[in-house]
Amino acid sequence: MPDIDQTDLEILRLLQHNAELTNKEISAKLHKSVAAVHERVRRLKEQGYIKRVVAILDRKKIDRSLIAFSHVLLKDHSANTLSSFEKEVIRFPEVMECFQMTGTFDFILRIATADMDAYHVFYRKLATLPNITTVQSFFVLSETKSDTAYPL
Amino acid sequence: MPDIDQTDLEILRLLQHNAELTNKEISAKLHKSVAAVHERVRRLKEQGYIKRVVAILDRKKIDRSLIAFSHVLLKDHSANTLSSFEKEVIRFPEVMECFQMTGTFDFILRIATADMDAYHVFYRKLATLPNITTVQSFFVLSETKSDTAYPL
DNA sequence: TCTAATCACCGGAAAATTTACGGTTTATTG
DNA sequence: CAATAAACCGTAAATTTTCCGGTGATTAGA
Repeated sequence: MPDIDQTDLEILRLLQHNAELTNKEISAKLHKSVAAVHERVRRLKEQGYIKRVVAILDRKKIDRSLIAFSHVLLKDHSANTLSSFEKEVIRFPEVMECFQMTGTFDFILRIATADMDAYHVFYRKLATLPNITTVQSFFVLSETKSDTAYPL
Repeated sequence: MPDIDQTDLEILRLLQHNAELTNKEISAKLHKSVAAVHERVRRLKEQGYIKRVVAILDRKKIDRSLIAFSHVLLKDHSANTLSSFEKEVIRFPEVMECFQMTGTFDFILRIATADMDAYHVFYRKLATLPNITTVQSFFVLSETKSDTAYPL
């Protein structure tokens, strides 16, 4: 597995925070030519280090003021129960993320809705899924830090 | 307030999933001119609907195989205790996100590390912060869904 | 050691995209 | 219903991306 060097890491660092940087701007920071940077970025995408490039929206401006974490406990842990829960839960548009977890509950969901009413609607939809024992909901009071970039 | 129409929503929808789309590609999908799309995207950025454009990395390829959620309970909830905890916790590179929460604990942290050893190192650093009562750690077994895009 | 192969790099040119601009249509408003 | 503003369009200029041939450094094998 051909590894990546310090220059690649620096490119990833930059693009994680601002993918609108031009190759010219990057090349200036790294003291390399535009062509060299271009080839490296191309490779980092091709090899899958960069999965995709996305726009991050201001969620309050698009009416997603409420974020909740929901802890879900299932009745049992048969392959069937687990996979059918997963298949159903990813269909809910309110579910931004879903992780199967170790510990005292089975899944953590991150839910984004307009407000508590909308969360309530979601909650009742979720609770109708089969094999769910409990759903515990926790609500975000304030966002202290929210980062998509890994330190490198 | 919503000086944003259906066309703008469609643009946001597209760019949330792939911000590498050219204005030409977008204009083809929306049956508008390149110039019209360009002006709308410019406005959506200027007005803050699009906060930023970032590269999403494959965390396993950059050695962040372990994701944990840590629930933190503080000793008290004085303004001082809260704000000094927040100020300290955002400095840890392992902390990708930090939310103050309602409920039986005060903060949820999302932690990304290479492995359990690295999490342990983080845990011991975190535990030395003043005014922390308990830290409960939950580990991700598998990622069922992970999305940065809000449905619009 | 020498030679061949590979790799990252470079500058420059071609292709494509972004950005700026003037003018037209469409929508809003007094 | 005229005046004004807003959204749109095509074109052209500026900039960026992408392609290409060639150079020097590094490595592997003869």
